[in-house]
Amino acid sequence: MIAHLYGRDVARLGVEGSASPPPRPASPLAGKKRGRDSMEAANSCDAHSNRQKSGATADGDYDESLATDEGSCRRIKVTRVCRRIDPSDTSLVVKDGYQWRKYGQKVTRDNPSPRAYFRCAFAPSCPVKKKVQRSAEDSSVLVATYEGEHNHPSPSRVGELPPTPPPAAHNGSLPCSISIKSSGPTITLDLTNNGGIAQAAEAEGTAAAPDLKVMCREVASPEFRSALVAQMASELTSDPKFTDALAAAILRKLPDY
DNA sequence: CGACTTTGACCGGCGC
DNA sequence: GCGCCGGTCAAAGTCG
Repeated sequence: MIAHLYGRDVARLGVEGSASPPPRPASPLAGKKRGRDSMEAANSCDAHSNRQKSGATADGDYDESLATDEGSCRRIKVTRVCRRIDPSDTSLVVKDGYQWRKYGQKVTRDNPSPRAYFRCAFAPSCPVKKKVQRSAEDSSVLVATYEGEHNHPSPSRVGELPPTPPPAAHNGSLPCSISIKSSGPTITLDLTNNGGIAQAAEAEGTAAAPDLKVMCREVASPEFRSALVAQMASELTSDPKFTDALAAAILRKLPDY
């Protein structure tokens, strides 16, 4: 609503010179995208990175580089989250506690299923965008890509969600990704593969070829480690098998009564 | 009646 | 220079 009206109003201002208010701009230059530039500096970069990515990821794998362009776009945080859903569920909805407004849907070349585009509807100025698309490999997996960071708290801090900034980390049956930003590049660990074996998934800011040195430096950073520990602790403690095993181990160490 | 979703058209960038 | 493609806009439609 809010973001929607914002864009519409800007467009109106942009065509104020036109003689009549046609349902569609009479001339293509009437400027649908007028006024988008200001809020869109980041997006054009997304398009670039996405195109680069699409060329390389026809299989829709998660570990492909999500690099944004060097320079002006490097500070945009990109987080990818996978959720397993009911294959019969056609709604491209990933619940993460935030309110999203859908502003577009598109069928992309590398994936027959449509991609939905969402903006954060909770705060008009929130720059976060979300793209949701089914995995090309497994239609029961939704891949949500978050771009940017919320500049407001989560509207619903209750219940199922992880409270930490990358929205939606482990709500689905695929326990998911962790994303940390420190001074620019983002590294995401995708924990979805092989039962939790961490895998360096993406290194932002390193174009098509991930820079392993940068990745290693990020992984070694204290903030990354603490977040990783928190994430893993959360994952492990929520696993009944783990808690059982932990309880058994503790009991073994206790003296018998 | 307002809020939200759908959907066709448009734009800009990139590759050839 | 042209065409392709992803991303976005905004009118129309739908829902509560």
